[in-house]
Amino acid sequence: MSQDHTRQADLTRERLLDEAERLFAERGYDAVSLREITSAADAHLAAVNYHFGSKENLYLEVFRQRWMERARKIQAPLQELEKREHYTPEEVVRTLAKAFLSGPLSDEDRVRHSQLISREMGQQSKVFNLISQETMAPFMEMAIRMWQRCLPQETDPERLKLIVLSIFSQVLYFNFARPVVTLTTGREYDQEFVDQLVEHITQFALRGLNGDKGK
Amino acid sequence: MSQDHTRQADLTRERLLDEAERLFAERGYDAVSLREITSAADAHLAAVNYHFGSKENLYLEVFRQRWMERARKIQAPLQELEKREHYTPEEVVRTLAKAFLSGPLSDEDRVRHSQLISREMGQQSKVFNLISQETMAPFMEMAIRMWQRCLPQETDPERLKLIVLSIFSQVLYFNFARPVVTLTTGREYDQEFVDQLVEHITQFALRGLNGDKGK
DNA sequence: GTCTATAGCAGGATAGAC
DNA sequence: GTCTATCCTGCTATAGAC
Repeated sequence: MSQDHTRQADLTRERLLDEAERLFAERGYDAVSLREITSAADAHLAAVNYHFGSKENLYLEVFRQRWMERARKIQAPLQELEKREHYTPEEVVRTLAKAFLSGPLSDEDRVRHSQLISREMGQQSKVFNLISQETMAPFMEMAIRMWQRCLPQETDPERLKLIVLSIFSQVLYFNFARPVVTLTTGREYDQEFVDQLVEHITQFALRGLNGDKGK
Repeated sequence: MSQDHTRQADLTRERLLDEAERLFAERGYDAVSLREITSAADAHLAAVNYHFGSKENLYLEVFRQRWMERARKIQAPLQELEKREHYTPEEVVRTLAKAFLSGPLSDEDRVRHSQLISREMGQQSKVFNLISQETMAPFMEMAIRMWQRCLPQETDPERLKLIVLSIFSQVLYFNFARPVVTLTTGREYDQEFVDQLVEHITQFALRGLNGDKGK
């Protein structure tokens, strides 16, 4: 009996997280009210304070329990690749681009993921500190480590860092600034276009990586 | 006498625009109250409604009278270049990167410019429609036109569009996601680092542009 | 024209009924 | 444990005093 209650409470908690995430992603923290979230989640107004203590903490939990979980899914393909004995720089770049643009997430999740993080990247905040330490920094280190292992010659780590940032900027932008991309190219985000984007970013970055071959 | 009043009113109007822009850029539309804006601008609470009619319209005017003006300044170097009889793809890319990252604006203005637009690029809004029609689309067309004129061979306009978007994503990101960049590279945004960024983006994009030479 | 004072409402949080 | 009813603060917008 008390188990049923617990289960019910857990479900409400999950629905609150889902709806909060969707609304925060679409319109940002301040534009969304608790009344909106609770009624979307079919819960009573006090539910947020009951389950999460405060609006701010609900926001933090959205990142801790939804965003970071998805970040792990995005990183998984690259971790798999790292376990292999051999891989090429091209495989690293393509795996990275693919993971963000057509990877394991649903399209909705992908957009939400980008929207949430791009709202936080502008200045240091609680969420920013959490994410950058636990997710972004390790991921960047992994990418750099992998290239250093498979690039034909020793490459300046400073340069590799800038290249990783450039790649990140592109995957973020192509996910998040879809209105601009659609307006410029006249293309919708169907499978064909996303594949083209992955290929574009891959080739673009790969040339950047190999660029100093001749020097 | 009435001229003095007019001048005084104009000054208040300008101060309101300045402070509103700063605050909107830092924290977004919904997080900023009219009380905050008017007291920062040393005006009375009713001043916003008197001068601009509503908070929303003040926001729109920030874009119309501040953001777009700066966008013109950023575009100027590229327009100058276009008037010349000859220029190289490298000059186009470097001028573009420089205009955004170390161009005619002050550093503060540059950050504000990126923060304001990145808050609007996620979804279609009044501001987005204004900006994309009046500023972004013409600028993109100019860049593509210039490359098509100076690149050694005819290049697929579809590909050029993606390249412009990739360059935009990087200049936006390196201006706007400074916390991430600083955390990753350990570098502050001093003159030396900004010059390095311009060079990085230039080389990166140039290789992307020339990439299909051999094909 | 300028600004004070306030209307009218929506926000987050919580006390206390069930 | 759950949720209603309510508190109080802070919001935008405006009427009307000067």
